[in-house]
Amino acid sequence: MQNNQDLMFSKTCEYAIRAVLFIAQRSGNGSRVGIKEIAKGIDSPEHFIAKILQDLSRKGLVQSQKGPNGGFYLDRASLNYSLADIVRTVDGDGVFSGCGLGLKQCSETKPCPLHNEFKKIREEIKGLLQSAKVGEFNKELEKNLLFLRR
Amino acid sequence: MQNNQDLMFSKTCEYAIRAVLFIAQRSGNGSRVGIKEIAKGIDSPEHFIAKILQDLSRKGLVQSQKGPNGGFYLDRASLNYSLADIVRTVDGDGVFSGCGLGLKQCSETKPCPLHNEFKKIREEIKGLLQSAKVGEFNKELEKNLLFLRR
DNA sequence: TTAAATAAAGACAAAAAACTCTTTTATTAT
DNA sequence: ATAATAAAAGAGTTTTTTGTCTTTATTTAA
Repeated sequence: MQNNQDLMFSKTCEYAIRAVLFIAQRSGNGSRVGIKEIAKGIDSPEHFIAKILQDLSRKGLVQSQKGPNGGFYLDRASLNYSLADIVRTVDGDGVFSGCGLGLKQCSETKPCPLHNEFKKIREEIKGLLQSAKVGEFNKELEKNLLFLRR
Repeated sequence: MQNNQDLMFSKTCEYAIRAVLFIAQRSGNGSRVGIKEIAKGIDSPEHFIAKILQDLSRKGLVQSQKGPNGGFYLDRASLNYSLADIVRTVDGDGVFSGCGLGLKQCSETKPCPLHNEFKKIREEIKGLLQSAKVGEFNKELEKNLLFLRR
């Protein structure tokens, strides 16, 4: 018996972040990236990431276009979204506001044993993700200084 | 579509931590706490937390005794375990060492876009959990300054 | 030495998350 | 108009996590 808890995000959310960063780097000035290329590029199940992107597309975090030469891309607004926006969309805001021990009523007045310590950490995570903009990793990804495949 | 990702730990692990802290506070000098009392005390499903404690017991993180006046308790060694030990036992060490974007091969030489930021945060979490000993919350729990129920 | 109390074990069941397959709809180029 | 290309949608399946129920084994006290 041993759970397999990742750090922080659901698998879905990890794929979402990686996919969006991939699209940010590979699309631009009119060109788009197809779902197959994305799936390969971030090493994720094709139909699964397709679902995720459909959802992000409905919510305006990415743009898409059907038909020949279609695919996914990011408009000006989307490039300005932060990773925190993606996380919130996919996983909700548990990462930013949840109690570390899962207590619904955990608060300043009824703190769990880890309340204050986790508050600090949560704020760091939030700050980090809010300041990380979708478009800011392009150059390093291009130079192979950063990676999106496992 | 929206996942329901908690911060950091699996539910199982949250229950485990709460249960152990509860036992730490309620047992001692020969007295033990029964599974029913624990389940009520931390507001968790009785049979589920029973399973979890069986596992922790096999691994020596808690002690138990069958029969009348039996129940769970902590010996000297167990009181000295840290919350990090519980987390590692239940969830593995993904929280301490995993990549934030789920990349198996993420490392110093092949970093994901969040590698360095997350490394810092992971280390904080690790430090915090390693320095938090199982027995150190007793007084505050007793005074109702801390809570284990949702 | 028996009955009661308790944890341990085993076998399910339900819910959520992760993943797949097939069909439909929109777009473009010919 | 038509065929080709791509995303969108829908309807699954599988795996993992969470939770339940029943039976067994152990201990104690009367």
